[in-house]
Amino acid sequence: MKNSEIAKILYEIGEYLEMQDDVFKPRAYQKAAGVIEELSESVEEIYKQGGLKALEKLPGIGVSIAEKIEELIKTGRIKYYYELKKKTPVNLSELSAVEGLGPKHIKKLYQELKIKNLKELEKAVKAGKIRKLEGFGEKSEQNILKSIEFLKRSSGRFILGFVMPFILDIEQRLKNLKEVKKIIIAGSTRRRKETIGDVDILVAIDENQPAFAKTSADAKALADRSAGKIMDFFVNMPEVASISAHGETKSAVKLNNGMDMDLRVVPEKSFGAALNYFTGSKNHNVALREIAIKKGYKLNEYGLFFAKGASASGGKKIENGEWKQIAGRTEEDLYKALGMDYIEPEMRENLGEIELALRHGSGQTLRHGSGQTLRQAQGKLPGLPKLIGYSDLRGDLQVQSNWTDGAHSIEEMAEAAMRQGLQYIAITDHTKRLAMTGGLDEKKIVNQWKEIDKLNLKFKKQNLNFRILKGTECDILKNGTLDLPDKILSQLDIVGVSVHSYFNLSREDQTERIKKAMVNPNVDILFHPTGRIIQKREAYEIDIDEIIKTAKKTGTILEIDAYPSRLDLNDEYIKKCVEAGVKMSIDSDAHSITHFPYLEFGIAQARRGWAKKSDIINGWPLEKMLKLIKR
DNA sequence: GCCGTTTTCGGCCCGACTGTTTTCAGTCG
Repeated sequence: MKNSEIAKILYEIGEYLEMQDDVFKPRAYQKAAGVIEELSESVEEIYKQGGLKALEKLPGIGVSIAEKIEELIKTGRIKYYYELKKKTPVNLSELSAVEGLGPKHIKKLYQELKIKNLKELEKAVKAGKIRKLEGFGEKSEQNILKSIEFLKRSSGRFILGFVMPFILDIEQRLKNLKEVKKIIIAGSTRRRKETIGDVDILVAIDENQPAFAKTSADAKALADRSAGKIMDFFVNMPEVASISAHGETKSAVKLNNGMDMDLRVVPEKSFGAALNYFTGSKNHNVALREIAIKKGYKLNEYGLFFAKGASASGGKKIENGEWKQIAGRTEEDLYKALGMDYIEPEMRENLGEIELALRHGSGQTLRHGSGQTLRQAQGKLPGLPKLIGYSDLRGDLQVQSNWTDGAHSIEEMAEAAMRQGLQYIAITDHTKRLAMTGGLDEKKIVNQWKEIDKLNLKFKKQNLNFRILKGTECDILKNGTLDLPDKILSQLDIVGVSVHSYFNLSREDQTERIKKAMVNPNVDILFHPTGRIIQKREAYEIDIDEIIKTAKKTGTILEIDAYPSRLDLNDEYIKKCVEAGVKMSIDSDAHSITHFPYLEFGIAQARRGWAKKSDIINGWPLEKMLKLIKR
């Protein structure tokens, strides 16, 4: 049973409990569900290895929830869940996807109108039945209808790399307003998640404006007015389809493309705290607030506060006390005041980064190859890793040209790569097995070398510090052999291999097939190792730990394919490679001169996987990079 | 239901906005 399936049931138990009056039980179930959802190890595996006791060691999971997980793994169901469901037998995930509809309203709708799913809800809305219920009105009826229509139309999440230009365009228009002092796109966009559900924009305004204000009350009035202007501009943008909130400090809209966008305006003195709050993740924020409480502070989006006249009282609530801001103008001062090192946004998932930040390490690297899990190793970890930077790449080791399915010539691709600031690329066209792309056979690839030699000579004469490497994206055939003979592969600078067929082999067969390719001494890199296409195709079944082990043993590089819908390896697997000391490359998989900027999203994914520059071979200059590969 | 650098009992993250209310519950992030 997958972690996500276990988490879903626990979430639903939480929602059912929310229909009752208890406030804290639901929170406990939701917390446990969240922990399981984010866990990289399989819960079922943890249970099989260590039983109930091992489950109870997970944060947020105690005796009672551990027993329920055990019941679920053993019998495939939880009795408690079915008892709750019997009381309110509705399609929870369907109904709670409707915006503005929470557990309390869902319960009411069932009790009064026997509404169990989206279809019945839509029917009741259209019949005008909802408005008569206590707690509902005409307005809520309209909102429900609108939300149902959007649900039907949109898939909900967006691939970050593809919507980024659109987001940056809106950011630029807001930035042009004179009332906007600072602006940052926060939320999952800033954490560079592979897909985003909505966009959180944060704006700082000048709370003083001394040139105009005579008193502080005047200053506030002025600030409020400038906030209002920004809000008015925001909700009136041409791409806004509907407005769900329009206040003084917060507005929220839905755009034509189905994307939700929130805008928050805060005074400059709170910008750091607000930025931290709206960057998330939620789990990271909750953990920070708990640390604040232990220190006798209060943390919210306006700052970190200390109760005047009170001693640090272990988180006791201060009644009618006066709170004094001690940090929050910047994120840096906020983390510092909490006794932590600054944490990069891409790491903020509460997956161990907080413990490292509290430890005040020297920034030294993780010890490699010890085979211990991160949690076991933490006692010895010096602190947060220094992540690879956004301008640290020197080369790109997967680029296709119009020799196969690329849109541009080798020369055009090289020129685009130079404009991207790179010093080398490998041309890695497909091989003959991929007939639809016009894959290269032994003859064609030898011809390609002549063109590459010619171009390299030309660049040299022009005194350009740039080199094109001879490469391939060689197909791994069903039985694990390769689509080009070794005598060709051995003459190439970079041999990448990848799977493009037989995606549905059994886990064992697929793993063996890929391992067989990796042990070939001519093979340097395994391209897009899991084969997933986000929102289109699941990864094929492989034993990733076995692949990583083989990579370690053979010195094979695992790729982080930066193409926005691939991002393969994903963040979780990158983290495993870092822990295992397996080297990776970040490649654009460019099929066009416009694709090189996608490298940014590969770097982002690497950072989410805690990778350092030293973990990524094409972070190095050409000569050193060539020494890092097998041959 | 979970948890513990005061605690095995008594807390539990926090604030904005909306809609339906006459002071607040529900929802969201």
